Amino acid sequence: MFIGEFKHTIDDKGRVSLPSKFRAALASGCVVTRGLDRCLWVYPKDEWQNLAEKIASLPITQKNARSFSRLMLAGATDTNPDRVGRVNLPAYLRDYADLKKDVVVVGIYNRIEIWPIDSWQNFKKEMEENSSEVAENLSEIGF
Amino acid sequence: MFIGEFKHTIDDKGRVSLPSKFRAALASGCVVTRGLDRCLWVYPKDEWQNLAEKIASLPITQKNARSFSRLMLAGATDTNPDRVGRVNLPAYLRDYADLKKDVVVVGIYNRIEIWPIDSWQNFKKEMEENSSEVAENLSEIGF
DNA sequence: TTTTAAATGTTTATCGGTGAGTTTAAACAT
DNA sequence: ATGTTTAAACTCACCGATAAACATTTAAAA
Repeated sequence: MFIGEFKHTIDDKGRVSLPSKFRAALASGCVVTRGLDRCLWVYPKDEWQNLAEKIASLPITQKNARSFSRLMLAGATDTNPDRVGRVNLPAYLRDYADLKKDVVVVGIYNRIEIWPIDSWQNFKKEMEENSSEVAENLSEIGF
Repeated sequence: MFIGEFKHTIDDKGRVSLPSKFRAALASGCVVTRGLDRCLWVYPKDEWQNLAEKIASLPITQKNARSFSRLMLAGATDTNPDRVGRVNLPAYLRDYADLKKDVVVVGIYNRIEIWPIDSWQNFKKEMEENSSEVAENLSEIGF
């Protein structure tokens, strides 16, 4: 599905064009929301549905669950790309991820992530340096 | 169902207009009640029914259960949005959540929350800072 | 060099939110 | 029981924001 790393820009109306390779999968609608690690996540409609239901079924009596629901669900906005493949990013989402003009759009199989270019560089650098340890930890959660 | 974050205002008659995307689901009636974390919760009639039954079935012998029932059920008021999508918020509910003029209306899938704008900002800030830990903890409850 | 596609910029029109005004109903007092 | 006052609910209309449509420029491919 979505793979790769692309440099894009946000225009002064808050629109970002998504890679043309990704557009077919988003044509029938997509949902943008706050992601973890201060980036935005973009899901195709059907993928989103699964995730949203999973989140919504968390117990409202747990504080963590409420917080997470608010992060992901209250942060979500469903939109349709315009006919040249751009999606609108509401101000509150741009604020959350600190997105200015230059951004990086990356494909992570079933979701797309949008990062500010500089924090993406930092993230990559850090990850490359620690990749071995990161990988070791994965075995603990059954990879 | 309900997702997104919207800035709205309460007029001098104590009415708040709900986002137009939400209206269809509330047209046949809704229930407003005290929510956890000092905000108001708005449920569509049928969703409310599920919740109310669940609460009502709690053991009356448990003090916490009685308190929670009183918070949620005694505070509830069912109303119908007017034809431009506004609902009346009784004074005691506005007091509970400390709602003045500027509020934020958020969609959390099967419920709607109404927050004072400033406490929503605070909540978000705190949550964004701790999002990783919050997310890690969710795995403990099977997410 | 020509043609096509993608990216960027601009305009326009529709929709949604808010405020104000009007009517209806309810409560109280005469 | 009737009249008066108050408050709640509904309707209308304006203004602003947002997003869809259009147009132009740039880049890439044939």
